[in-house]
Amino acid sequence: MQKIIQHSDLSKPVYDRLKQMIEEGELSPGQKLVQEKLAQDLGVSRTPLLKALQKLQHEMMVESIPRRGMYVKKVSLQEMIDVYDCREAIESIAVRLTIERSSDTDLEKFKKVFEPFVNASKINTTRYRKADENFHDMIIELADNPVLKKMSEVSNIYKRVYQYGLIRPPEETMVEHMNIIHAIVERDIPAAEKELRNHISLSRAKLIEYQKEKSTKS
Amino acid sequence: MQKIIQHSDLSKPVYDRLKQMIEEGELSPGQKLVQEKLAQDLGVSRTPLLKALQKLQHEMMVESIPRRGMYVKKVSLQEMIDVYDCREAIESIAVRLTIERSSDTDLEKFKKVFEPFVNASKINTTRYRKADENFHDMIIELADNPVLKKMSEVSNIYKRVYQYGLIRPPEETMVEHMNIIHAIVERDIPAAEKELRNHISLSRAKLIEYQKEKSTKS
DNA sequence: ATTCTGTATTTTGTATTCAAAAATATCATT
DNA sequence: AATGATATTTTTGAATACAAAATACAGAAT
Repeated sequence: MQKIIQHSDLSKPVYDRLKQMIEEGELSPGQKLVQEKLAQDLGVSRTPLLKALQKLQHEMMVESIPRRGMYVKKVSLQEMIDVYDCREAIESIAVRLTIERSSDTDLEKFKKVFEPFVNASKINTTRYRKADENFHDMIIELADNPVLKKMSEVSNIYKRVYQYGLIRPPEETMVEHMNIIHAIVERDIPAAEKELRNHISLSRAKLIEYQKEKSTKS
Repeated sequence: MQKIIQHSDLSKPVYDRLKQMIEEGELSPGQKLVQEKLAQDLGVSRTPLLKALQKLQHEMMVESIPRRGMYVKKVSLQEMIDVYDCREAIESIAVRLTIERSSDTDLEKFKKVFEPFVNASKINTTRYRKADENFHDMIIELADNPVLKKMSEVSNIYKRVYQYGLIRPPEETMVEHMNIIHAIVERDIPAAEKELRNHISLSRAKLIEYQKEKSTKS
């Protein structure tokens, strides 16, 4: 029996594809998205394309200037810092809810995420990046709060922080991740919150550092 | 000279009107939104209506079941509690940013919001509710963080908490508001954060109380 | 009377069409 | 050659058209 994938909503695969294209730089920041052309490229009409673009606009991946057009959002260093402020807020609550609401077996899953890197001599940054994303997504998911989930979708742009490369080397963040995970598994809410806030604010501090470098250089 | 309001985007006024209709109960929770009918009532075609509905969907004001239709979101007590968890996260960061980034004159504006109620013998709940909304919106606005602003739009549904009536009487929350404002004006970040967290978590606690009452009653 | 089934109607999701605005190209004038 | 006015093309935003799915309904079978 063949599994028939029904797309009751064409905008969904279009959305997924566009998101991928933006994340992978196939569509570059600032680029204008000409609707008719893009729709043709993706093999759909403008209607489902527009629906997908509106979702991306909501997630701050694209920008719309009325009567002008839609553009791939340029993410400035300042906005990246803004995202990190939000993530600290969102994820520190999320980790609390996660611990409160999850089973031991669910919490154990966190250990698995960074396992491939614990004894690795050389860490593959792409894989590590994915694990990092996965880790943060898990916290949001297990928090089991639909409003929080929606909010975190807004800061999806954070996934584009890597346009600046990894902010800090895995060797540095790995320890922090392990500390957070330890606190989660031990169900130590204050410790988990503290470690997570620390982790995020160290990255934010690094971004602020870059920002200062940039401004003094020019 | 007459002021001509240009709508370069028809979905904007449609969005505003729909939001109002939902907030004021003109469209009731769970109600199906038949597109053709609604579009006719609002005097537009389905295209701008759909755009507005999609925005409202992102803000969790309406729900979409593919191939079935759009419905006014029912907000359960649990979801209201979820919103309060998010608001505590969002607004405590927001108040920090507000203090960091605002001028004295901007901060002074907070005093004005609850001024009409300081010596009032009997507080008009509708007006107080508006002031409360206004107060929280101001914190988000002055925080001057576009990502945070977008996120707080998601929890717009919180404005519908009043479907359960005011959670706590003005006499109780008024003091808390004054404490927060005092800390803000004094630029005391830790105090402002603490007071705000306290204020929100007391309301959340009240909601949890209601939830327990409800479950024991049935 | 109640459940089942096939048909008609409604409604959604997508494509297409159309008008108006914006961008671009063309041409004249200096 | 540079500037500015005008015409042309492109593109957006809104309306409409259309196909497919969901729903409502009527009549048949139990």
